[in-house]
Amino acid sequence: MKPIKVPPDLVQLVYSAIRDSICAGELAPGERLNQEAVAERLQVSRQPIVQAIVLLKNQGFVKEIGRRGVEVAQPSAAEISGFYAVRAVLDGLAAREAADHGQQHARRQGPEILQAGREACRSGLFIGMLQSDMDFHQFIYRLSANPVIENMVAPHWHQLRRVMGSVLRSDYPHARIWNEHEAILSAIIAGDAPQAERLAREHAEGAQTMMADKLRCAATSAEPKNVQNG
Amino acid sequence: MKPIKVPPDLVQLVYSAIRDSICAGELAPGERLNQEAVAERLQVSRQPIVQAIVLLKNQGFVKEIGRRGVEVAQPSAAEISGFYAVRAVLDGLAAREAADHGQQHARRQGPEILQAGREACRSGLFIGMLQSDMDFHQFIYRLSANPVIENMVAPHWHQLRRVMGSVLRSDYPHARIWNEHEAILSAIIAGDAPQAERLAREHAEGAQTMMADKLRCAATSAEPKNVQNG
DNA sequence: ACGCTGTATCTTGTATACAAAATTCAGAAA
DNA sequence: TTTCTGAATTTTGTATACAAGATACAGCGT
Repeated sequence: MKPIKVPPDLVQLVYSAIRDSICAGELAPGERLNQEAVAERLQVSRQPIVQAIVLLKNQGFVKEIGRRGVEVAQPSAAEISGFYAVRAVLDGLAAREAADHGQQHARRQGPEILQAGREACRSGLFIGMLQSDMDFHQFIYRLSANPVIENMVAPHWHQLRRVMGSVLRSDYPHARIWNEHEAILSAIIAGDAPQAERLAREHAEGAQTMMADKLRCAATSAEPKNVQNG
Repeated sequence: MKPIKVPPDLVQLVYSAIRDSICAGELAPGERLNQEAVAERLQVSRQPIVQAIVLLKNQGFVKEIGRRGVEVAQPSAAEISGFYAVRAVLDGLAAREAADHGQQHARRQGPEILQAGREACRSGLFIGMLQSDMDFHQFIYRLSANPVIENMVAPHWHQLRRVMGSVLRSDYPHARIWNEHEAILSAIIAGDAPQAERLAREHAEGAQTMMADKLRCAATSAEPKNVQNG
């Protein structure tokens, strides 16, 4: 018999709930997070909320405002750009390591993920496209057999999900994205580590460029409201 | 007038205290962390301890053991290697961005840091060498103007400090290290981004290789005790 | 003596309590 | 009417309380 999995504790559940609310835009940037109110909504005491907030603060989803608790953070343009830059090199690393010693798994399970991605794009549901995009990259992280990469980028994917959801819901270039995914997977299966790294990195840098364009465009067309930190 | 800095709260102090105890080896891997005992030692209630533990768990310094709280984690060889691999690409990124738009600051403040490092090595105190090593790399992170990099690697530096302290206290190749640091700084000052990236990356990869050798050597010569997770 | 079982003790996770700091707002003064 | 002041109310950070699960151990049977 295997040790049974303990059900995730309240702190974890509260953390996910708040984080997802932020990423879904239900909690707007700049909005103050009232512990009692959250506790009320989630039907738990303030204790797990406080603990979850420690994590959310550490990962940049909320930020302190003096001695008045925390508010939902607004990632600055520099931070968003920074996320992508970091993701680019880490995705590159993951792809390289995957090509070095994950070829078998890549060949067996990769095509299925590609197909699911293309399906999701045909379905036209943005949320589904984003999910399969994340699935693909998580798959590469797993292939890399480097346990550190996924842990490091996981929170950032949520941040990106948040930003992408609000910025490029309209024109998400799925065709290009999944062609690039396919190329990355091919390089991994072929065991061509330098090529896999280069492609994965350029893939993320492409996303970075597109996001930067979008943001610049949005910034010039309309000043955002409710923003304390530019 | 500027907003005055609020003194760091108990959670932060407790977090640092426990983390430093772990990195200094006062708390051995596998040792169970008793909340009440820690609270007693630090003269606070259990509450800040619990919150600090959430963070420590998230950053891999401690790990859960079923429903019996947490124990000090033992980074596996794969994780240690993973730290270095991640650091290599992130250091590369930081150096590249620093060369792109941090030349002025690098020229002004860099030499001082190099000198301090050489001094520390002459003094022969291991702790000082390690500190100035960390200082140099933090300097590069700051130069990069990418706020994400430093946040991401900060916990890892503590992990590395821990590992390095226990593994290569004896022969720390300071001469080579600071020559490489100097070369990296030169490339940044010259604004040669690709070169800066390559050098920084190779610098970290060199450290990774050395660490891997040491670990393999240590593993064959003597089985470690007190280790639950290999 | 050895192993099993049930109970006492300890430890954790969560809830509640409380004091200090921040915010709000009514009322006084200009 | 507007602005300032200070007391009432919120809200937070930390401490204490409590219930459920984990550990230790004594007492029983073999």
